[in-house]
Amino acid sequence: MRSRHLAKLADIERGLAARVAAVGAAFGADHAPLPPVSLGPTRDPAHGDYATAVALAAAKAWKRNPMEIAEAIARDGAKDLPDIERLEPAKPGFLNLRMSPDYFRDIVRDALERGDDFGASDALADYGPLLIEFTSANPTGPLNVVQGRSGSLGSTLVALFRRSGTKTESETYVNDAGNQLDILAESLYARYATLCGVDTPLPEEGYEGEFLIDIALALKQRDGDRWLRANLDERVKVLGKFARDIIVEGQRQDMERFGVHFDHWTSEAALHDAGEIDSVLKELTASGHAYEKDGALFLRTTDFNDEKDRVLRRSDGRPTYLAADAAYHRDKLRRGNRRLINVLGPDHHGYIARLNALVAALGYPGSLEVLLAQYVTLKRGAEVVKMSKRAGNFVTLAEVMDEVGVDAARFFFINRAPESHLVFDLELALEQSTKNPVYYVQYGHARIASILRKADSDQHRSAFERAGRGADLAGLNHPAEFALISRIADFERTVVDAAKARAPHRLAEYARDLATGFHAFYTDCIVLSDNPTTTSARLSLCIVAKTTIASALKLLGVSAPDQM
RNA sequence: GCGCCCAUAGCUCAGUUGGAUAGAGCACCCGCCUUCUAAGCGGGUUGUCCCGUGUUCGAGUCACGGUGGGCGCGCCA
Repeated sequence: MRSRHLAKLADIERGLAARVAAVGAAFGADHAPLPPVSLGPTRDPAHGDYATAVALAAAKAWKRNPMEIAEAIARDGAKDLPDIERLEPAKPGFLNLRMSPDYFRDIVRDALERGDDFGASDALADYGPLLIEFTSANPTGPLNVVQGRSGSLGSTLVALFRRSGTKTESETYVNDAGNQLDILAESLYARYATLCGVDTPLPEEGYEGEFLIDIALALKQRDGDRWLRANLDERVKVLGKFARDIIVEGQRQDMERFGVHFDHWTSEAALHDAGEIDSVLKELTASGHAYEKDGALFLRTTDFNDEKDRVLRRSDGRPTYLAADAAYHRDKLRRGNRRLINVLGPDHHGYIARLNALVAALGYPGSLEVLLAQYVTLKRGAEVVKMSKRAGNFVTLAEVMDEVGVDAARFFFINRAPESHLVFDLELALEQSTKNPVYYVQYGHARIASILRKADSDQHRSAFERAGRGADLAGLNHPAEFALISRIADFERTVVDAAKARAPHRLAEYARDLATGFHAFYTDCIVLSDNPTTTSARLSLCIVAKTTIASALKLLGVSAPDQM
């Protein structure tokens, strides 16, 4: 199950590999290793459609002139190599391939036949089951922009793996245990008590965000002023849970609106309640990876390349965050996931070594991979927006969605490599919204939709109907048509490569490139004309271009409108 | 002090794991709408790829040493 032309390319690679072997033997270099032949797209169309540097690689191993090798490989030209129009050596030792028109036409046929499935493959089917955890948050306020970034990153990664055949699930972890939740409860209490007429200052390190006032109002409405008289323990417990539930629900709604859906929401508190923490600490002690010292329980992470051992249970008996993570990661692995990917915030990179050591100690070495979603600097024009969650003056993901829209926000976040810092200028995103790259891609889709609407008329209906079957693909001859097809052909490879490299931004780049191909085709080639064969052929191309743009946008979590 | 990330055009950023004259968008200049959406297309201008050394046929990419910026180094999460 993959694009037909990729199978053809693999055949060509095998054919070329045989020639490489023959040339190697002729050069008396058959004892030296044969370099693998891998065809890649050319940067410059003047070089052809695909190229390989195999002769350059062979030159190294064989100690021969690379150009001499390339010429020997290309001596018989395209003989016995299907779909190739021209095979020629070039400058330092490249082999350039020019594909035949039928090769491109067949890509359109393949895409027509596969419909929405075009670009899907089982290339990474052996990779799973895979669980990707991202945007795990403290339930202490609305989601911020970094969480938006990790949300778009994680969800697109999930989509890319699924499209590549990997069994993949998405998950987020709610840090609803520990003292930040206690601080949240007491912050809520201060707001609540003040509303009830008893002026109460926020606690030290309390959360100043206005969202807590709304929650306090809801609490007062439900329970009146009874919590003014409750004892501290019960108050913290009940108010903490009250705030937690509302905030988590708000985060869930933000994520859904942002096009991010989690298959699992795992609660840290639930792991505590189920006794999972005690259980995992026992397991780690029994396996010899944890030991007592100074009244505390340590995990011997230094056995697995950490710089020092880490505390699991404090000397006062309370478990650390790492202990909860031990229970949590054991749970994720016991569910049958062979690989785990965690997308963490940028301030957590000091935690990576310890997490890797942890899963190794649990008996699953190498099963975890941690990705970092880097910082987002928010700007309004030249001014940098300073943000602090405690101070409550941060810009939320919801506000960004309100301001620039879901599509623009998602595209903007995904448009850059995860590990590079991102500057998000809200003013620019607003002022230049019509020049935002996301509109450029969507506009391409809308233009095609418009053509297809017009094609469904008395004048063109028969051509439209033939186009759906790919009846007139021989009518494709224009360079702009082949250039567009060539980009469509790259879809599956781009998806697989982006998943392998954990680089969803490549898909955004691809979508822009694909749209460029269409816009150029649109300018050069009139689709609906009085020539029924050309009309039908170009409509076929429009249909697959539209499907491909829509598929790419869907993977990015961006809508593909039929009208703009 | 130790560790991780980053440094590419005026700005924001790509650069597909070492390949052909280093690319895109924005900005700026010049052209293109009597036929399917001009939110578009074509052309032009812009580089000490932070610096240095090394590895080799070949380095923005790899190694080592620096410089500058961000972050982390807790019995916090």
